[in-house]
Amino acid sequence: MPEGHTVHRVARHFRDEFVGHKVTVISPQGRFSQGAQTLDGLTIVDATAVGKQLFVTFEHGWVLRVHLGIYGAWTFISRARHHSMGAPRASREEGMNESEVADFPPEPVGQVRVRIATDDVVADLRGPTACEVITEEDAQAIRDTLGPDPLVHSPAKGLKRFRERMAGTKTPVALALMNQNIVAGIGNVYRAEILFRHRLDPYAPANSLPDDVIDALWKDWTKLLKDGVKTGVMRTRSDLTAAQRTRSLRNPRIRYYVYKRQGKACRVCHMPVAIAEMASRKLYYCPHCQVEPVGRISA
DNA sequence: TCACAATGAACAA
DNA sequence: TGTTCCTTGTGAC
Repeated sequence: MPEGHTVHRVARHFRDEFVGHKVTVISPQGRFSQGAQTLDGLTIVDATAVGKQLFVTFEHGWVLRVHLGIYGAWTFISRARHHSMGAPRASREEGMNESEVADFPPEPVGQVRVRIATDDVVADLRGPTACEVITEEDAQAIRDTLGPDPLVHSPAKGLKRFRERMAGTKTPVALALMNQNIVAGIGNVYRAEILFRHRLDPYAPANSLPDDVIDALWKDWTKLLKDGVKTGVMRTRSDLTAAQRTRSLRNPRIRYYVYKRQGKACRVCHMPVAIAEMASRKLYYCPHCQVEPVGRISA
């Protein structure tokens, strides 16, 4: 699933391959037929990401807003390449052989909500939580509501907004980091990993964190996001050698401190990593490294 | 074959 | 807090 880094990569891909091109837009699945009709034949003028939201701007002021949710994914197919961005689609990413790519454009496979195509490239969208045509004004309203994104807002402005919104809630920091209106782009993986990197108790109220911790969180998220956009991979460990770090691009097993590592030895203290349910999402953390020595009274 | 998980969020109550 | 939606791959039978 697609956390913020993925959506920024998708936006960049749209800028590289689609901006300035007149495109055909169809909905093979049929669930976006009306929107497709509105956009079909128009030229794409821009594509940007804010957090997990993708905004593809067409001429005449129409904006295609896409949110991948948990399952959504874009598949890009050109005459030369084929790759996916979004929820894991392992077998697909490796799939295509030359003869299939040579057959261009290919028949849509599965539930393709929308296909956007130039003469050379096809973008297929499957399983999004949101896919709608809105006006530029609507898009701006959404951007204003969202928390700061380090790749959209300046460091000063982003941090200011992050500070304000964290100070405004006593919700557990683990929930606050997932709240897209407090900070945009962090999902369940980055959330768990960032909390560990700062040895923070997931249950600590957001507004109880000292200023220097808030600042460090923002700086760290900025750094992690940039690396994620560059590599396409959520690499969150700072205790690896350069060689291991490179290996972690391909090997998810060594990629994280705590995410999906419940019961395994903490990379730092070797005590078992814990898992908990928070707002019906899984929360991974190390009780020994992250929770106050006195311990938290579990509900 | 089938239940279920998965990097998410809107909505009702 | 609980329910619902979206899609696909996996792993248990």
